[in-house]
Amino acid sequence: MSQSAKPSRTSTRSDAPVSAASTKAAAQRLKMRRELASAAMELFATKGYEATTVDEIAAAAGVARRTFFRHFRSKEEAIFPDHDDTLVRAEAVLTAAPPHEHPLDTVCRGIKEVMRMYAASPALSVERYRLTREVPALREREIASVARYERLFTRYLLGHFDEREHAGGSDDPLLAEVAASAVVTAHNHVLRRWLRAGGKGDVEAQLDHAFGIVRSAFGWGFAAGAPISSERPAATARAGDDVLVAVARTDAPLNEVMRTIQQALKEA
Amino acid sequence: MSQSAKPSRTSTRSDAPVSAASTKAAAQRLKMRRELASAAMELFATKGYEATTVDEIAAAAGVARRTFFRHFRSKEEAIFPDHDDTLVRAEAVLTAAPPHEHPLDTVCRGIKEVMRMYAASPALSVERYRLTREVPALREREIASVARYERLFTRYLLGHFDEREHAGGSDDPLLAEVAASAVVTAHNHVLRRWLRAGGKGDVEAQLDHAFGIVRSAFGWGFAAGAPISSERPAATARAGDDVLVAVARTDAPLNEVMRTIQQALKEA
DNA sequence: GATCATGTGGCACCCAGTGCCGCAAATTCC
DNA sequence: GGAATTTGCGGCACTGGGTGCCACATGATC
Repeated sequence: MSQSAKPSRTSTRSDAPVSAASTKAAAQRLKMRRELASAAMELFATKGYEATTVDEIAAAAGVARRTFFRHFRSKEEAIFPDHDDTLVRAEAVLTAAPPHEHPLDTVCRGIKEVMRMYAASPALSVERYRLTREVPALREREIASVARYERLFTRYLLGHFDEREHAGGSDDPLLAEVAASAVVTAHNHVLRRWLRAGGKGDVEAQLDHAFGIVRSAFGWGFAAGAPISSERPAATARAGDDVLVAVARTDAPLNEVMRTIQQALKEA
Repeated sequence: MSQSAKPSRTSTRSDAPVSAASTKAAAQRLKMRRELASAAMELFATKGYEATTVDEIAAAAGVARRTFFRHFRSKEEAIFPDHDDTLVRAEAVLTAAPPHEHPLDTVCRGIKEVMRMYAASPALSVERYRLTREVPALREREIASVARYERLFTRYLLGHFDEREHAGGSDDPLLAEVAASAVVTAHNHVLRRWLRAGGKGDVEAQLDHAFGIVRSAFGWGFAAGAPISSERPAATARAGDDVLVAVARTDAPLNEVMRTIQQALKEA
């Protein structure tokens, strides 16, 4: 009716994550959230995702249907309860990055937070993976979640390119987006392979290896240096254990190209 | 029609796309689909996506609510009515690719089908872009659509890598996925920039330019050659107009590295 | 002890999406 | 040409996700 007096009752899911994080109430809230997520996964695993209603989840957790939706924005969120927090943590990694670190390495560390989130509970992740493969809605949901990380990384790279090798070219936004997508794709690939294998093995090591592959197929072995220019017409970088990559302007003096390569080989 | 028994009343959205494609009935069906999509966009644009009910769309098109769902699987599909067809066309591009074409170039031509789909009606695409930016559900929907193209391309690349430069290394699946993602990301970037600019300008040219950028930042200038190995420890490729990229094993004889680079420079 | 905030249960409600039935027009078969 | 069959549509009824609102209980605050 009249919105005259009371904003008192208006806030749904107000500012739970912020402030007063260590209150007893917040702990209760977290516990309830875990309870619900656990009950949901249990039911999804046994009778399928679509065949499980929110009523049943709530009942299994001993609460009312309405309470479920106070803790999860949707039924889907109950199966991916950690993406929001992980996104925040990934962002924290970016903002706390040491100033000398290459942005692409920072981003790699950022996505590692996601990997760790999955690796923290392999059995759960594997079961969830099984569900996402056969329920289109969940698949799309996960794709959307991953896209959020990718956007975060793209923004970060875009804001940290100019300070370094890139001269702020008009193609920077494109490169930032492609680079972010490459990192995220490598992560997804390793993650899915690990999940298909049942969650066994050292994912983080596999992830680092994949980053190495991408780094060598991609061009950012040249990361630490300045751009190729008339003043610095040649540069080299390692791309894996056995391969050296050299980049040079075609008008570079040949002896300088040689010198650069020899220098790099000597350090090998 | 082989099956003697009758599933007569059971098929919803049965096999519309297949067979009998040029029937008068199929034309009617297509017309109705366009009618509904048009009515939907009209309403979405004027009163917003979420504020528009399927009832209203159907009423605006002069049909019943139930009919809407006979033509679209969901309310969201009415705003992206062409993705299904475009996916089929993109797949057709892949399967009809000339055998000598590099798979990555094929994939670039494949995603161009998507770009053309948007470019075919700029005003509509721009308006739809405006909606997708402010309605989360539509944004996720579009992301999911794009992911379908990416999966298609990944599969294609994976199946066409071994025949060429790659020796079927265990990292091929990763590289295929990253490459597909790079192409798709470049497409998305150019598309969004074009949409933000109001749909003015030659998108296809911009897309080709972006492919060039990705191609040079990425490594597939080495595409035409064989892999770096003990037998062929050094290789070069052009990366843009002024830059030459050389790759060599660290145990490569230095004179051979030199010879390879000199050869490439001579051809420049 | 009164006050206020917060979490919860319990409704009523909206709307997307589905199954089913009946009907009418179109198509096919005899 | 007329009967049988198919096909598309209207019109239900129903399920289930998600929201708004109110009442109530608990717990913290002054």
